[in-house]
Amino acid sequence: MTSDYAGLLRGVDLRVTRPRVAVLEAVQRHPHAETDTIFGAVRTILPDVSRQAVYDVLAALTAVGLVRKIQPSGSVARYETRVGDNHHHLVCRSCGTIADVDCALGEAPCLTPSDPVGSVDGFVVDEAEVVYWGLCPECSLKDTSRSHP
Amino acid sequence: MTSDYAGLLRGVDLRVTRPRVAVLEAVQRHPHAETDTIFGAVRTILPDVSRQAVYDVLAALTAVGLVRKIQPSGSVARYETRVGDNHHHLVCRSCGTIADVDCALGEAPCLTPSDPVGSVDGFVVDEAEVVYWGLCPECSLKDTSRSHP
DNA sequence: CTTTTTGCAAATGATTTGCATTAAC
DNA sequence: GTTAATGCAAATCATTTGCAAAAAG
Repeated sequence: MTSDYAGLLRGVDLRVTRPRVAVLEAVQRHPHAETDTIFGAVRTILPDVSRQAVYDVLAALTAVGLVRKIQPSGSVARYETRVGDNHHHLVCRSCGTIADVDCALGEAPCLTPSDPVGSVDGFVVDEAEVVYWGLCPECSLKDTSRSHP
Repeated sequence: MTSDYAGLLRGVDLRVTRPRVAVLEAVQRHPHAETDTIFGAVRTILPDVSRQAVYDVLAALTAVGLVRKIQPSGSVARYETRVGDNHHHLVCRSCGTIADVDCALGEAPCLTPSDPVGSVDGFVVDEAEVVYWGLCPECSLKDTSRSHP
Protein backbone atom coordinates (compact mmCIF):
# COMPACT_ATOMS: atom_id res chain seq x y z
CA MET A 1 0.00 0.00 0.00
CA THR A 2 1.31 3.40 -0.87
CA SER A 3 0.64 5.47 2.20
CA ASP A 4 3.56 7.87 2.18
CA TYR A 5 1.32 10.67 1.11
CA ALA A 6 3.80 13.36 2.06
CA GLY A 7 6.39 11.72 -0.14
CA LEU A 8 3.97 11.56 -3.03
CA LEU A 9 3.26 15.26 -2.68
CA ARG A 10 6.92 16.19 -2.54
CA GLY A 11 7.54 14.04 -5.56
CA VAL A 12 5.33 16.31 -7.62
CA ASP A 13 6.52 19.54 -6.05
CA LEU A 14 3.40 20.19 -4.06
CA ARG A 15 3.67 21.53 -0.57
CA VAL A 16 2.79 19.03 2.10
CA THR A 17 -0.24 20.28 3.95
CA ARG A 18 -2.56 18.42 6.22
CA PRO A 19 -5.60 18.96 4.02
CA ARG A 20 -3.73 17.48 1.07
CA VAL A 21 -2.58 14.45 3.00
CA ALA A 22 -6.06 13.94 4.36
CA VAL A 23 -7.66 14.23 0.94
CA LEU A 24 -5.19 11.79 -0.58
CA GLU A 25 -5.92 9.33 2.18
CA ALA A 26 -9.66 9.81 1.86
CA VAL A 27 -9.60 9.20 -1.89
CA GLN A 28 -7.41 6.16 -1.37
CA ARG A 29 -9.87 4.75 1.17
CA HIS A 30 -12.97 5.62 -0.81
CA PRO A 31 -12.31 4.82 -4.44
CA HIS A 32 -14.74 6.57 -6.81
CA ALA A 33 -16.06 8.77 -4.04
CA GLU A 34 -17.66 12.05 -4.85
CA THR A 35 -16.48 15.31 -3.32
CA ASP A 36 -19.08 15.22 -0.64
CA THR A 37 -17.92 11.85 0.64
CA ILE A 38 -14.31 12.94 0.48
CA PHE A 39 -15.18 16.12 2.30
CA GLY A 40 -16.89 14.14 5.03
CA ALA A 41 -13.98 11.72 5.37
CA VAL A 42 -11.49 14.56 5.57
CA ARG A 43 -13.55 16.29 8.19
CA THR A 44 -13.38 13.30 10.50
CA ILE A 45 -9.64 13.87 10.62
CA LEU A 46 -9.44 17.63 10.18
CA PRO A 47 -12.71 19.14 11.33
CA ASP A 48 -11.80 22.58 10.05
CA VAL A 49 -11.09 22.11 6.37
CA SER A 50 -13.44 23.96 4.12
CA ARG A 51 -15.27 22.46 1.21
CA GLN A 52 -13.45 24.84 -1.07
CA ALA A 53 -10.10 23.61 0.19
CA VAL A 54 -11.16 20.09 -0.73
CA TYR A 55 -12.14 21.24 -4.20
CA ASP A 56 -8.86 23.04 -4.54
CA VAL A 57 -6.82 20.12 -3.31
CA LEU A 58 -8.61 17.71 -5.62
CA ALA A 59 -7.98 20.03 -8.55
CA ALA A 60 -4.32 20.31 -7.66
CA LEU A 61 -3.92 16.57 -7.21
CA THR A 62 -5.71 15.91 -10.47
CA ALA A 63 -3.53 18.43 -12.30
CA VAL A 64 -0.35 16.65 -11.25
CA GLY A 65 -1.79 13.22 -11.84
CA LEU A 66 -1.87 11.91 -8.28
CA VAL A 67 -5.59 11.35 -8.55
CA ARG A 68 -7.89 10.83 -11.47
CA LYS A 69 -11.16 12.61 -11.84
CA ILE A 70 -13.98 10.66 -13.40
CA GLN A 71 -17.39 11.90 -14.24
CA PRO A 72 -19.65 9.54 -16.17
CA SER A 73 -22.33 11.39 -18.12
CA GLY A 74 -23.80 14.15 -16.09
CA SER A 75 -23.12 12.67 -12.69
CA VAL A 76 -21.06 14.49 -10.13
CA ALA A 77 -17.29 14.29 -10.17
CA ARG A 78 -15.66 11.30 -8.56
CA TYR A 79 -12.04 10.65 -7.75
CA GLU A 80 -9.69 7.71 -7.51
CA THR A 81 -6.03 7.22 -6.71
CA ARG A 82 -5.53 4.48 -9.24
CA VAL A 83 -3.79 6.41 -11.96
CA GLY A 84 -1.31 5.74 -14.70
CA ASP A 85 -2.67 2.39 -15.68
CA ASN A 86 -5.39 2.60 -18.21
CA HIS A 87 -8.46 1.16 -16.67
CA HIS A 88 -12.13 1.75 -17.27
CA HIS A 89 -15.31 1.79 -15.26
CA LEU A 90 -18.51 -0.10 -14.72
CA VAL A 91 -21.31 2.15 -13.58
CA CYS A 92 -24.54 0.89 -12.08
CA ARG A 93 -27.52 2.69 -13.59
CA SER A 94 -29.57 2.05 -10.51
CA CYS A 95 -27.42 2.84 -7.48
CA GLY A 96 -24.47 4.62 -9.05
CA THR A 97 -21.84 2.22 -7.79
CA ILE A 98 -18.65 2.26 -9.80
CA ALA A 99 -16.23 -0.62 -10.23
CA ASP A 100 -12.94 -0.80 -12.06
CA VAL A 101 -12.42 -2.90 -15.14
CA ASP A 102 -8.97 -3.68 -16.30
CA CYS A 103 -9.34 -3.54 -19.96
CA ALA A 104 -10.99 -6.42 -21.72
CA LEU A 105 -14.69 -7.14 -21.52
CA GLY A 106 -15.27 -10.82 -21.85
CA GLU A 107 -13.89 -11.82 -25.20
CA ALA A 108 -13.40 -8.38 -26.69
CA PRO A 109 -9.92 -6.92 -26.59
CA CYS A 110 -9.41 -3.40 -25.38
CA LEU A 111 -8.51 -0.40 -27.46
CA THR A 112 -5.06 0.37 -26.11
CA PRO A 113 -6.16 3.75 -24.89
CA SER A 114 -3.10 4.96 -22.99
CA ASP A 115 -0.59 6.90 -25.05
CA PRO A 116 -1.32 8.25 -28.52
CA VAL A 117 -3.63 5.82 -30.19
CA GLY A 118 -3.32 7.51 -33.52
CA SER A 119 -5.54 9.73 -35.55
CA VAL A 120 -9.10 9.37 -36.69
CA ASP A 121 -10.68 11.77 -39.14
CA GLY A 122 -7.78 14.11 -38.57
CA PHE A 123 -8.26 14.00 -34.81
CA VAL A 124 -5.13 13.30 -32.79
CA VAL A 125 -6.44 10.97 -30.13
CA ASP A 126 -4.57 10.63 -26.85
CA GLU A 127 -7.07 8.82 -24.70
CA ALA A 128 -9.96 6.46 -25.01
CA GLU A 129 -12.38 6.58 -22.13
CA VAL A 130 -14.73 3.68 -21.74
CA VAL A 131 -17.73 3.50 -19.47
CA TYR A 132 -19.76 0.32 -19.18
CA TRP A 133 -23.31 0.94 -18.11
CA GLY A 134 -25.40 -1.68 -16.46
CA LEU A 135 -26.56 -3.00 -13.13
CA CYS A 136 -24.34 -3.96 -10.25
CA PRO A 137 -24.76 -7.39 -8.67
CA GLU A 138 -27.12 -6.19 -5.94
CA CYS A 139 -29.32 -4.14 -8.24
CA SER A 140 -29.50 -6.76 -10.94
CA LEU A 141 -30.91 -9.19 -8.40
CA LYS A 142 -33.54 -6.75 -7.23
CA ASP A 143 -34.50 -5.26 -10.57
CA THR A 144 -34.63 -8.35 -12.70
CA SER A 145 -36.55 -7.12 -15.71
CA ARG A 146 -38.52 -4.41 -13.98
CA SER A 147 -38.61 -1.02 -15.65
CA HIS A 148 -37.36 1.26 -12.93
CA PRO A 149 -36.54 1.02 -9.21
CA MET B 1 -33.07 12.38 -45.11
CA THR B 2 -35.72 11.75 -42.52
CA SER B 3 -37.61 14.98 -42.23
CA ASP B 4 -41.11 13.79 -41.45
CA TYR B 5 -40.76 14.93 -37.88
CA ALA B 6 -44.50 14.79 -37.23
CA GLY B 7 -44.54 11.18 -38.34
CA LEU B 8 -41.62 10.35 -36.11
CA LEU B 9 -43.43 11.85 -33.16
CA ARG B 10 -46.67 10.00 -33.87
CA GLY B 11 -44.68 6.82 -34.25
CA VAL B 12 -43.67 7.04 -30.62
CA ASP B 13 -47.02 8.28 -29.35
CA LEU B 14 -45.92 11.80 -28.68
CA ARG B 15 -48.24 14.64 -29.52
CA VAL B 16 -47.13 16.68 -32.47
CA THR B 17 -46.38 20.19 -31.32
CA ARG B 18 -44.48 22.91 -33.05
CA PRO B 19 -41.81 23.13 -30.37
CA ARG B 20 -41.17 19.42 -30.72
CA VAL B 21 -40.91 19.52 -34.47
CA ALA B 22 -38.63 22.53 -34.28
CA VAL B 23 -36.39 20.90 -31.69
CA LEU B 24 -36.15 17.71 -33.74
CA GLU B 25 -35.19 19.71 -36.78
CA ALA B 26 -32.68 21.80 -34.84
CA VAL B 27 -30.97 18.73 -33.41
CA GLN B 28 -30.92 17.15 -36.86
CA ARG B 29 -29.28 20.24 -38.32
CA HIS B 30 -26.84 20.76 -35.48
CA PRO B 31 -25.49 17.38 -34.47
CA HIS B 32 -23.89 17.37 -31.00
CA ALA B 33 -25.29 20.78 -30.24
CA GLU B 34 -25.79 21.83 -26.67
CA THR B 35 -29.13 23.05 -25.38
CA ASP B 36 -28.22 26.65 -25.84
CA THR B 37 -27.54 26.20 -29.53
CA ILE B 38 -30.70 24.18 -29.97
CA PHE B 39 -32.64 26.81 -28.10
CA GLY B 40 -31.25 29.49 -30.42
CA ALA B 41 -32.03 27.50 -33.53
CA VAL B 42 -35.56 26.79 -32.38
CA ARG B 43 -36.08 30.45 -31.62
CA THR B 44 -35.28 31.45 -35.19
CA ILE B 45 -38.34 29.45 -36.19
CA LEU B 46 -40.53 29.86 -33.15
CA PRO B 47 -39.52 33.02 -31.33
CA ASP B 48 -41.73 32.28 -28.35
CA VAL B 49 -40.60 28.90 -27.08
CA SER B 50 -39.18 28.98 -23.61
CA ARG B 51 -35.92 27.46 -22.59
CA GLN B 52 -37.79 25.14 -20.26
CA ALA B 53 -39.89 23.88 -23.13
CA VAL B 54 -36.72 23.00 -24.99
CA TYR B 55 -35.40 21.14 -21.95
CA ASP B 56 -38.69 19.34 -21.61
CA VAL B 57 -38.88 18.42 -25.27
CA LEU B 58 -35.31 17.16 -25.28
CA ALA B 59 -36.04 15.03 -22.24
CA ALA B 60 -39.16 13.62 -23.87
CA LEU B 61 -37.40 12.89 -27.14
CA THR B 62 -34.52 11.29 -25.30
CA ALA B 63 -36.87 9.14 -23.26
CA VAL B 64 -38.48 7.66 -26.35
CA GLY B 65 -35.20 7.30 -28.18
CA LEU B 66 -35.69 9.82 -30.96
CA VAL B 67 -32.60 11.66 -29.87
CA ARG B 68 -29.56 10.65 -27.92
CA LYS B 69 -28.15 12.69 -25.13
CA ILE B 70 -24.39 12.71 -24.77
CA GLN B 71 -22.40 14.34 -22.09
CA PRO B 72 -18.68 13.68 -22.08
CA SER B 73 -17.17 14.18 -18.61
CA GLY B 74 -18.43 17.29 -17.01
CA SER B 75 -19.33 19.15 -20.15
CA VAL B 76 -22.85 20.31 -20.81
CA ALA B 77 -25.41 18.00 -22.36
CA ARG B 78 -25.40 17.61 -26.11
CA TYR B 79 -27.88 15.93 -28.38
CA GLU B 80 -27.91 14.09 -31.68
CA THR B 81 -30.51 12.42 -33.84
CA ARG B 82 -28.28 9.57 -34.85
CA VAL B 83 -29.68 6.86 -32.63
CA GLY B 84 -29.98 3.12 -32.64
CA ASP B 85 -26.64 2.43 -34.23
CA ASN B 86 -23.88 2.15 -31.75
CA HIS B 87 -21.42 4.82 -32.50
CA HIS B 88 -18.96 6.69 -30.35
CA HIS B 89 -17.46 10.13 -30.14
CA LEU B 90 -14.27 12.02 -30.67
CA VAL B 91 -14.06 15.07 -28.47
CA CYS B 92 -11.58 17.88 -28.98
CA ARG B 93 -9.97 18.89 -25.69
CA SER B 94 -9.31 22.34 -26.98
CA CYS B 95 -12.43 23.57 -28.74
CA GLY B 96 -15.00 20.99 -27.69
CA THR B 97 -15.90 19.89 -31.19
CA ILE B 98 -17.43 16.44 -31.34
CA ALA B 99 -17.27 14.02 -34.24
CA ASP B 100 -18.81 10.61 -34.68
CA VAL B 101 -16.76 7.45 -34.92
CA ASP B 102 -18.28 4.32 -36.21
CA CYS B 103 -16.72 1.75 -34.05
CA ALA B 104 -13.15 0.76 -34.72
CA LEU B 105 -10.21 2.95 -33.98
CA GLY B 106 -7.44 2.22 -36.44
CA GLU B 107 -6.56 -1.41 -36.02
CA ALA B 108 -8.40 -2.02 -32.75
CA PRO B 109 -11.74 -3.78 -32.97
CA CYS B 110 -14.68 -2.35 -31.12
CA LEU B 111 -16.32 -3.80 -28.07
CA THR B 112 -19.72 -4.69 -29.50
CA PRO B 113 -21.44 -2.32 -27.12
CA SER B 114 -25.02 -2.44 -28.33
CA ASP B 115 -27.17 -5.08 -26.72
CA PRO B 116 -26.15 -7.02 -23.65
CA VAL B 117 -22.42 -7.43 -23.74
CA GLY B 118 -22.45 -9.84 -20.89
CA SER B 119 -21.47 -9.58 -17.29
CA VAL B 120 -18.30 -8.42 -15.62
CA ASP B 121 -17.68 -8.85 -11.92
CA GLY B 122 -21.36 -9.61 -11.51
CA PHE B 123 -22.38 -6.46 -13.32
CA VAL B 124 -24.93 -6.89 -16.08
CA VAL B 125 -23.63 -4.58 -18.76
CA ASP B 126 -25.97 -3.26 -21.41
CA GLU B 127 -23.94 -0.51 -22.97
CA ALA B 128 -20.37 0.47 -23.55
CA GLU B 129 -19.81 4.15 -24.02
CA VAL B 130 -16.56 5.20 -25.59
CA VAL B 131 -15.17 8.70 -25.76
CA TYR B 132 -11.95 9.41 -27.59
CA TRP B 133 -10.21 12.51 -26.32
CA GLY B 134 -7.76 14.46 -28.39
CA LEU B 135 -7.42 17.42 -30.69
CA CYS B 136 -9.52 18.10 -33.74
CA PRO B 137 -7.76 18.80 -37.04
CA GLU B 138 -7.84 22.58 -36.62
CA CYS B 139 -6.65 22.57 -33.03
CA SER B 140 -3.94 20.01 -33.60
CA LEU B 141 -2.45 22.28 -36.25
CA LYS B 142 -2.51 25.30 -33.98
CA ASP B 143 -1.48 23.63 -30.75
CA THR B 144 1.27 21.38 -31.99
CA SER B 145 3.01 20.51 -28.75
CA ARG B 146 2.12 23.63 -26.85
CA SER B 147 0.78 23.18 -23.35
CA HIS B 148 -2.48 25.05 -23.46
CA PRO B 149 -4.33 27.34 -25.88
C1' DC C 1 -63.53 17.88 -23.02
C1' DT C 2 -59.50 15.51 -21.08
C1' DT C 3 -54.76 14.96 -20.85
C1' DT C 4 -50.52 16.43 -22.23
C1' DT C 5 -47.39 20.45 -23.10
C1' DT C 6 -45.86 24.81 -22.47
C1' DG C 7 -44.57 29.10 -19.98
C1' DC C 8 -43.07 31.36 -16.03
C1' DA C 9 -40.61 32.01 -11.83
C1' DA C 10 -38.11 30.44 -8.40
C1' DA C 11 -35.08 26.82 -6.49
C1' DT C 12 -31.19 23.61 -6.58
C1' DG C 13 -26.68 22.22 -6.25
C1' DA C 14 -22.21 21.32 -7.76
C1' DT C 15 -18.43 23.99 -8.88
C1' DT C 16 -15.80 28.54 -9.48
C1' DT C 17 -13.94 33.06 -8.35
C1' DG C 18 -11.67 36.88 -5.68
C1' DC C 19 -9.49 38.34 -1.93
C1' DA C 20 -7.54 38.44 2.77
C1' DT C 21 -5.20 35.27 6.04
C1' DT C 22 -2.21 31.64 7.17
C1' DA C 23 1.06 28.05 6.78
C1' DA C 24 5.17 25.75 4.08
C1' DC C 25 9.49 26.06 2.60
C1' DG D 1 10.61 36.28 4.31
C1' DT D 2 8.30 34.60 -0.02
C1' DT D 3 5.27 32.03 -2.23
C1' DA D 4 1.80 28.88 -2.26
C1' DA D 5 -2.58 27.16 0.30
C1' DT D 6 -6.50 27.86 2.75
C1' DG D 7 -10.90 30.00 4.45
C1' DC D 8 -14.77 32.67 3.54
C1' DA D 9 -18.53 34.60 1.00
C1' DA D 10 -20.68 35.46 -2.95
C1' DA D 11 -21.39 34.34 -7.85
C1' DT D 12 -22.28 31.17 -11.85
C1' DC D 13 -24.75 28.40 -14.57
C1' DA D 14 -26.89 24.34 -16.41
C1' DT D 15 -30.71 22.00 -15.09
C1' DT D 16 -35.00 20.95 -12.23
C1' DT D 17 -39.43 21.75 -10.01
C1' DG D 18 -44.25 23.30 -9.26
C1' DC D 19 -48.13 25.20 -10.80
C1' DA D 20 -51.37 27.77 -13.91
C1' DA D 21 -52.57 28.55 -18.81
C1' DA D 22 -52.82 26.80 -23.53
C1' DA D 23 -53.03 23.43 -27.03
C1' DA D 24 -53.44 18.58 -28.95
C1' DG D 25 -56.27 14.63 -29.71
